[in-house]
Amino acid sequence: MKIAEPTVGRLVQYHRLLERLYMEGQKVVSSQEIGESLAFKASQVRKDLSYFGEIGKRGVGYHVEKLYKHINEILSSPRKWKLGLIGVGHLGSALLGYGALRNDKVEISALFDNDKSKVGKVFFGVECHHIDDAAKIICRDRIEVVILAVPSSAAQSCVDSIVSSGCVKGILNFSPISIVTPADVLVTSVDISVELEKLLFYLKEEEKKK
Amino acid sequence: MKIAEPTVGRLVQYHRLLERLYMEGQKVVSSQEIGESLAFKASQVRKDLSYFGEIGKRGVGYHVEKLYKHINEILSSPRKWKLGLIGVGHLGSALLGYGALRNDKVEISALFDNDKSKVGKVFFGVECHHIDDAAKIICRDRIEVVILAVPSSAAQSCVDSIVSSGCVKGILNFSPISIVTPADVLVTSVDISVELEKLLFYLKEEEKKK
DNA sequence: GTGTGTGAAGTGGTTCACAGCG
DNA sequence: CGCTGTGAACCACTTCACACAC
Repeated sequence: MKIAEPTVGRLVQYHRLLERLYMEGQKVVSSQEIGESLAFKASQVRKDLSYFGEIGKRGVGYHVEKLYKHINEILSSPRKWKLGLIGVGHLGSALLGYGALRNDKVEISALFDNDKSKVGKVFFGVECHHIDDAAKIICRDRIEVVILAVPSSAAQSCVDSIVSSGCVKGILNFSPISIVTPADVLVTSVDISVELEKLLFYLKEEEKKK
Repeated sequence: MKIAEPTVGRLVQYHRLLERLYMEGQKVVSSQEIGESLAFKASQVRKDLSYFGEIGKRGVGYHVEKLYKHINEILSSPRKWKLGLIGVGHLGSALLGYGALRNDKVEISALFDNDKSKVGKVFFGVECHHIDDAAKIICRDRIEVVILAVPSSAAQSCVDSIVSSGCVKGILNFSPISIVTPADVLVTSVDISVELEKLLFYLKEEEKKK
């Protein structure tokens, strides 16, 4: 069955919450309680969880450990994904140092940058290569996922060269531009300036109301 | 009229594209062409643009300069927003150095961190204060928008203290946790690890298909 | 009684299809 | 004739409401 994107996003959040509840020793949790913690409707939580079979107990709630492990299974990876990070500037190094990538599902195997002063250096234990060698190294090291943190002017040409390697299956794009890829390469984009602009737009709208 | 969130996001992207086309000297553009550049359907582009009156010419397309200035107007701010950034770690400093905040709609006025070794120092021309002084300084400097780039364990208490100042109208949250705020404080969240997990989930699904 | 699971209804956003204007 | 503007159809996701299991 196809699981909708918003549902997957919420599953990740349930997973996080349950991990915490589990650590705290809580045994049982209701859809109501999950909803309040994460600002979702209880009915939404139940619907999301029901996609994967009857996991809760009527009149009781969900068993924290069981549900945690269940969602863990749903989100689990067949193996550790090898990641490449292109662009070791401010944002790229932030991502490197950031918790999001210190995760047992992924492993950063290589860095790439066009700045020759960075090439050959090691950042957070990972070596930086020149961007021109990206396709070659991605193939050699069996890298399947690429995080793109380069300026918009460089984004598309980076994409073209790594896609040409034929090894890349997914791209997490942080460049403020929409990139084009063959249909078999999945792309998720995080556009920070769009998010900021959206917030500012609605702030302005709020102000106009008054 | 209420403009839907996805529409606002696309407007920001139209704006960027038109700026480029305008610089390049292109005079006219069709919904078709905009759609191809940004990977949206032409009908979607036309619907989005039609919310703001008849701005295109039938049989011709949209006048680049006119449309650019029109969208500029829609997205314009009543004034420069003053921003505070909480959390001058990897991600926070990346955001500081990053282009998204070098924008004539916003101005970073203050930084906050709980690390005493950072307090009193200046980063990218902006002084860092202790987080405990945040509410006070936010009021004093009339800061209305706060960017939150702290670990999830600290997020909610930061939110509570800055919201208590009564001056904050919007929060751009980068912490991997959902925060609760009074209804009159707008929140936009960018959850990098959720985005990564979503990508990995769909990569796994793709693999299962084969 | 309590809280889940779920069909059905509702809501919001996208896409179609074509009338209408340049 | 070409491309926009737009009501209507469509689709996807959310919420409701209640039967059902504990």
